[in-house]
Amino acid sequence: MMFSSTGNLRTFVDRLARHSLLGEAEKDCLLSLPVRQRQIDTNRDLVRQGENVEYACLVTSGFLARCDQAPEGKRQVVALHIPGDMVDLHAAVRPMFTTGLQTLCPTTVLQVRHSDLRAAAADHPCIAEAFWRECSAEMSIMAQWVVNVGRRCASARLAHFLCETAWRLGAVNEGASASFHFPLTQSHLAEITGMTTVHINRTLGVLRGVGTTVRKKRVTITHWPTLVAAGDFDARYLELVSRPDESARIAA
Amino acid sequence: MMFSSTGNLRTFVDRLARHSLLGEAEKDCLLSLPVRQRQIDTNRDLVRQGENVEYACLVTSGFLARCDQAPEGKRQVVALHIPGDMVDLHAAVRPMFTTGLQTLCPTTVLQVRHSDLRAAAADHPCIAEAFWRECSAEMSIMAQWVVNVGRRCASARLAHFLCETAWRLGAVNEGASASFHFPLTQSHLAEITGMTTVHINRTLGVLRGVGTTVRKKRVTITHWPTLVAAGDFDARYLELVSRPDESARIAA
DNA sequence: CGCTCTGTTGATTAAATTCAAGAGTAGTGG
DNA sequence: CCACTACTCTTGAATTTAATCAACAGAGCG
Repeated sequence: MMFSSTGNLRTFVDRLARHSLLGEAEKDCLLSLPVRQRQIDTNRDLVRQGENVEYACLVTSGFLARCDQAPEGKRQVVALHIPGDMVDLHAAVRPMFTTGLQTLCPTTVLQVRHSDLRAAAADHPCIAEAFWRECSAEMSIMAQWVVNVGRRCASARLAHFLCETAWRLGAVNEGASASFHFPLTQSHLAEITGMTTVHINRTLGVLRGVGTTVRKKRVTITHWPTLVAAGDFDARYLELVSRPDESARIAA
Repeated sequence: MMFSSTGNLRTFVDRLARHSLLGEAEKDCLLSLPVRQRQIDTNRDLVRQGENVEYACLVTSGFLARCDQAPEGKRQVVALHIPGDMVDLHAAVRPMFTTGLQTLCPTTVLQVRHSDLRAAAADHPCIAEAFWRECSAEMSIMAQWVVNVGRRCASARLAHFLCETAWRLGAVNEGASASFHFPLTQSHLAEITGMTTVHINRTLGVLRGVGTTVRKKRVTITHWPTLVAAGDFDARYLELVSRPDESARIAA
């Protein structure tokens, strides 16, 4: 399958525009990049660990996990990518020895060549800055994962992850409750939180006691503040928007 | 104390030049940025958690930890910054709600204003790309920290961290041994690896058995391959240099 | 209908934390 | 120079947490 311009990077451009000031020229530049659509089944490697990748991909639907092989066949997920994420954007400037990318459910993506993204960044300073900002945002999340896995007990760990995911998916209803489609297995949750499948199962029982269930490919959080407290969750690290005058500088 | 141009960002420019092709104009641009030198004592906050920062800082000597407060007064270090690192560079495009920065020993830094760095990036595409690449490299390290803290047992965790640090400091002698000045306490190691101080102490005993000691502000690794095996360490994630033609593209 | 994957539960074991106390070390001021 | 203090390091014992082992139930799919 070849790359073509028929694809639609609109959601990506909109996302960038939410935190960075892009002019029409910049938006057009990005929208005109050739893309290639791919549909991938559950539990398939989109990228294998150590491979050199030549494209980033916008998740259109589904979930992708950035995985790393640890000793004795253990795996650790270091990032979860949800629809709207431009995965491996950071690899455009650092394509070697990537971590693996695996689908956690049937997933569709739009692949964009790294060379095209770098060219766009080179031609438009505010695109470069927007990409840099995306990278910075991804790093914030990863820093929280280190805290999560390093310092929190099982129930807090799982609660924090569920809060983060609910928030990123925009599934929180006025701070009162949340519910979203989430087709990950308990094994996936284990690989994400650095626990065993068995312990995830028991911990889910604990969370059920505070009104949060993960069943039938769906997360249901009946009492959002309770889960936030259980997970020691503070959404500020997910905020992408800086003071307006800050992002205005470069565009002016 | 005011910002002045007397400082020296030479080491930073050299570092960028090692992975990105910068022309003389770009180098001059960076070297002419006003800087402010600061010396800070041990265990002081250079930045408090949640603060908005307005400058990045080049570590000239000493060590800085990026800390995050977890529940019950526990702290987790999410990144260790060594001499040569430009800390909070990523925050130039995302200055809000930063994690804290703390000195782990007497440390000197050169502060550079974020606004100046952003302007440099806006004026010179290859500076923008170099900054973006730095951000991407920092993220690679953080991803490994997630794996480390999430999946490895105590001794492997500590071994991996020591390997990483030795490697980053350039302290590994032909793959045979390593030794470097390292004034962190066992509490610091605990905050880094997500363990307790007591357990760090016991685990250091284990590593002593394979020829690695952390004593008197110095790490001594007598058998590098042994520690690498113990820590499941693969230095490739630290590599910054891509294929030459890759980095050449944008400069051409 | 039978296979495989996922979820569930109990019993056991291992790993790391917690609690507690004491020894070593460096810095401070008399 | 020494005593005092605060911090760091060390060790043991008890406890907690999570992993491991094992078996089975349920769901989904061909």
